[in-house]
Formats: sequence, C-alpha cells, structure tokens
Amino acid sequence: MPDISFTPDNDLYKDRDTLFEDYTPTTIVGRDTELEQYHEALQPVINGERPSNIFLYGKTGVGKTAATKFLLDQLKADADQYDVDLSVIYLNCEDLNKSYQIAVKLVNSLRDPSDQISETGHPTYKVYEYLWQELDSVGGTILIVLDEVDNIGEDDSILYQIPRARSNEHISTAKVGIVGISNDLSFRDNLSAKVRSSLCEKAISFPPYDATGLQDVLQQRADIAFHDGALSEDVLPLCAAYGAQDAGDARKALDLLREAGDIARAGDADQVEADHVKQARQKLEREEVMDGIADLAEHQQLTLYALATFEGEDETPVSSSTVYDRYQDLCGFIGSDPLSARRIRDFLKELADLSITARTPQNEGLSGGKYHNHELKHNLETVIVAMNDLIDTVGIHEGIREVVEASDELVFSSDVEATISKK
DNA sequence: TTTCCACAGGAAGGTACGGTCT
DNA sequence: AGACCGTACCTTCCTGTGGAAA
Repeated sequence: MPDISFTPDNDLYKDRDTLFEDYTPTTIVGRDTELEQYHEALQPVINGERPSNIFLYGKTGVGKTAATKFLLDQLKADADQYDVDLSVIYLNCEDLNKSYQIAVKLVNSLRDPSDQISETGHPTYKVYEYLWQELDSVGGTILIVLDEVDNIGEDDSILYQIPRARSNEHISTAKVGIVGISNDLSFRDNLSAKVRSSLCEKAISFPPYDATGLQDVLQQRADIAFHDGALSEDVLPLCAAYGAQDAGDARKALDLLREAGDIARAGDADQVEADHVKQARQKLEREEVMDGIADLAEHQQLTLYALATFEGEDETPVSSSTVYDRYQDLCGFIGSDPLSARRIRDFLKELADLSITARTPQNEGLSGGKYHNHELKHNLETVIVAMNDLIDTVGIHEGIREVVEASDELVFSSDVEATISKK
C-alpha cells in the first residue's frame, strides 16, 4: 500500500490559483488599444445616458472576457461613486443555442430562486413579457453581457428585441444595453441586417496574441504564481510558442504553464523545465480528445469506432460511404438500427470540427466523383481507450485487435473476448 | 468544352419528450 | 385531460459541386 498521508508539496508555487481562468489580474497586459475603445464605448453609462450596444469579437483566449470583467468591475465602482444606478447581468451562452433559451435564463437570473420558470412550455411572447417586467422592476441602467453569443447561430431575435424594447414601449424605466461577446469572427456578418445595425453600434476586435504578447501575459501571471527561480528560463518562451500555435490562445497557454508546474511538482523537481512543458502539452492534448470522445452520443461513437477500425488496418483515409458501410456492420453486432447515411455524414463533420478526425475533400472527376476522406487525427490507442465502454458492449473488431492487445489501459468484461471478424 | 460521378449538405417535415395553461 | 409550446434528433428528398475523363 502506498503512503497515503498528506504533506504540503514542495513549493514551486507562490499562488497557484492565479493561473486559473477565473482569476482577474489587477492589470490587463497588451490590450491597451482594445481597452481604450471599450472604455470609450462604456462612457455613456457613467453620464447616465442610454448605454451603447457593444460587440466584442476575437478568437478564444484573447482577453475578451477578462477585459470585460476588468472594465465592468471598474465601471460598477465608479457608478457607485457618481450615483448612477447600474446593474450588470452576465450570461454565458455556452449551452444555449436559441434566443428563447437566453430569454428564459435572463428571466431566471433576475427572479427570486423560488420563482423560476421552466425552460420549455411557455409561448415565446410570454417569456419576453416576463423579461420586460423584470428589467423594468430592476430599473436604472442595465448592461446585459452575453458571452459566447455566437452559439445562438441563426436565431438572433433576442438581439433585436432587447435593444428595441424601450422604443417599442415594452419597458419604460430601464435603460438596457447589450454587450455581445463572440468567438466566431464570421458571426457578425451572419447576423440579420437589423440586428447588426443595433447590436454593433460599437464593435471592438480583439486580435490573437502573438508569441511576444503571450509571453508578457504569462510573465505577469508567473510572477505572482511562482516563486523566484522556480521556472527555468526557456519555460515561458516555450509555453508562449505553443500558445501562438493554438491561435494565440492565452487561456490554453496558462493551462499549459500550470500543468507543467504540476508535473514538475509531482516529480519533486527544483525547477519547471522545458521537458515538463512538453509532457504537459501531451497530457492536455490527450485529455482534450478523451473528453471530446466521451461526450459523444452512442451512434457518434459507433461512427468513430468504424473509422478507427480502418485506422487499425492502415487503410485510412477512407470515404464517408466506406465508413458508413462498416458503421452498419457494427450496428448489426449489437442489434441496433443504423441511422441514415445522411446523419452519419453530419457526425463525420462534427468529429472533424471537434478535431478528433481530419477531413479532406477529394474529387476524382468522372471516375470517382466528389467526396470526403476521413482519418483519425490522434493516436489510435487514445481513441480506443476513450471508447472503452462502447467497445465493451459492441465487441472488439478485428481491425483494432492488435492495438487492443498491446494496450494495458483497456478494461473489458470477459465475454468481450470474441473478435468481430471483418466481413 | 462538355459530361457526369458520388457524394455534400440544405430544406422540410416527422416524432417523442418535457413542459405550461385552462 | 387535452390543447398548446419549444427543442432534440432523425429521415427523406433533392439540388449543388468541381475536376478527371471523354
């Protein structure tokens, strides 16, 4: 039995918590022009005027949310000082893809916990009525921050309902402004014309960090998170370089730094080294794929399983219809009705969007026609381990037998020993 | 230059489900 | 109870695509 007593770790860290996303630093590094524009756009609030609608856009991890939290905290403090009645509602639209759902969430966040409404069942107009009532009873100036609004896709009705609520006399006392934050750069262009004109009164673009910018961000956090000398000098440049590869995502770079720190600490190292960063990168990448796969529905996993068998047979890349044929075979083994080929094409696209697989368009003209080729983007064993449960119920296909036998991470119930042979 | 393969993926509609309201 | 509401998840049908071959 291992020693399970707990002792404080050796201390590379001064304050590890500051490496998490939810930590708001006291200053924002390298976003001066954006902060200036943002500041200017918020100015009407403090004058007691109708707030502008503001639209922020830029890729993930470029400081949009951090800048928002930072500036709005400041704005609230200043509003207090100048007797401006200001309320801020922050809503992350991550799991909301309809205007209706956002409206419900907003109503619920304004209502007492004992008086919540359910997410379905109400007619749309009712939900909006509730929302106007709640906004009016709050009164004053209200800023509604919708983070990751691009999730609502086509259905942008709430984005023109709210800005127009006052002129349409749905609300009378409150002055409402929207701050929309989008990770999708094309979202703005896809908005309907009437929404674009009202929501994007002030549009602020956050460009990705370059490696130097990232290094400044990392340095700021590392100074408060680690003790002096805890990082060897190539650690931050390396994290920054990886981060720049990941579309200038500062959040990922911070995660990487923290993971590297954790690995170094677990290994009782005196210093975080470049090698720890490399290990951390592998570990994070692997976790990302594993989580992505674990969240897939059964038939999505079956689709991936089908593709994985070809990978095991060294036959990738393969066309969508080839994957579909094997998918149907796999369905046969568990006596499940296969979904339509059309549906599987959707799944294959989703898998590619999640970066679990790679998809390449092919065109062989008259002889072969136009189609997509698919292959795994990650180590086959990783994918198989992530689908362990599914494979346990379906059985081990011959194509992946070799990998399964070589792996020591897989756990199967004894009756899955039988191999599904290739048709 | 024209043809045409083999899908890609949009559109529309069905069904089941969890909900409200009267 | 039964009308009605919004959504997730599918299917069916069908038009569009682009480059190798003719």
